[in-house]
Amino acid sequence: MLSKKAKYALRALLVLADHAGEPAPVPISTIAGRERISRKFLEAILVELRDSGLLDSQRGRHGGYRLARPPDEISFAEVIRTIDGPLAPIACASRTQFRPCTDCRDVGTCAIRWAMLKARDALAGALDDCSLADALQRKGKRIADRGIITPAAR
Amino acid sequence: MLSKKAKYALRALLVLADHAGEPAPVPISTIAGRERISRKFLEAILVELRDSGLLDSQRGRHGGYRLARPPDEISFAEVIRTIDGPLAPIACASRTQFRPCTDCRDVGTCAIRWAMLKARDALAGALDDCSLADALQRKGKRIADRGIITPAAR
DNA sequence: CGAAGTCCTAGTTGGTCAATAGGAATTGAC
DNA sequence: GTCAATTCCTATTGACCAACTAGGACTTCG
Repeated sequence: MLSKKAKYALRALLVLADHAGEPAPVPISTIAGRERISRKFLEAILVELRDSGLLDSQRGRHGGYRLARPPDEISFAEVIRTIDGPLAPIACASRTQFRPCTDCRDVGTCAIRWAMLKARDALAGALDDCSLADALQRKGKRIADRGIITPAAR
Repeated sequence: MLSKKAKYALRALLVLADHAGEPAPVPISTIAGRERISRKFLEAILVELRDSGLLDSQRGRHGGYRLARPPDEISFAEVIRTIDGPLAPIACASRTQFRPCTDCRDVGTCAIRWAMLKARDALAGALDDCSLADALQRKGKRIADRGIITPAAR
């Protein structure tokens, strides 16, 4: 599950990606206003993104935030990982933050872990392949929707 | 994230898959004992699985549970969906339980939704393709581990 | 009838999410 | 040097939910 926090983070980063290359940093209130996010809450999120090296900040008057790297070098996967933690559905299937699960007999042969590794790799593959620049390019374009799956269709 | 509940459900179903085809149903206490799961908690889980049509139950003496379908016709995706809900990271990207998000300007062109649809499809693809029978076959076999990703490697 | 089982309704407890509050520190403009 | 705009820091709150726990009603077979 994507938390609201991570979603706000992505929205904020997309705004910043829109301003990438400009000399002046973007203040929190601008982002909060444009994306209708609580200013104080957004503040905490941006600090987290800065601490993890995704953003640079500038204090004082005319201060604000800017991307620390160009938009095509920041993936959705990285953003979600820094805010929500590992992408893997379960800690023992994470490749970035592996931790064995206590209730499992043998980590090396556990069938559930095997399936979750498959899931993690699929998910990470999709999200690693998706940068802020990609998303920006899509802005305004209609999603080629393959439709929903109705209960009847199953 | 996979909840403990869903993990227990998978473990329990694998035990039942192991007994598939046998005439006698398997009682909760057998599963709870073998998988070291709290009996009462497991009870609630099995009822949920039964209500969703994955299990059949038999009451009274010599009662218990059995799979409602053969193990190769029950996917990990289906189990996780019934216990934890939609696989999509966000409701507006679910194909089985679509719900538009309130804070999004245009559901048809939202960049975040676009990325989350990609993520959902990747995840669902992996988990739909993974049945109880598949997992059972893997039992005891070592996972071909592609290793963890260290911070240094990024 | 009684033992072995499922079924049903309610708690409880601890933790996490999503904010909110209040102010300290920094910077540029005048 | 002061003021206003900004980031930075710490703490707290309320709601919700995951993960159990408790107690007993009901059903079936020997």
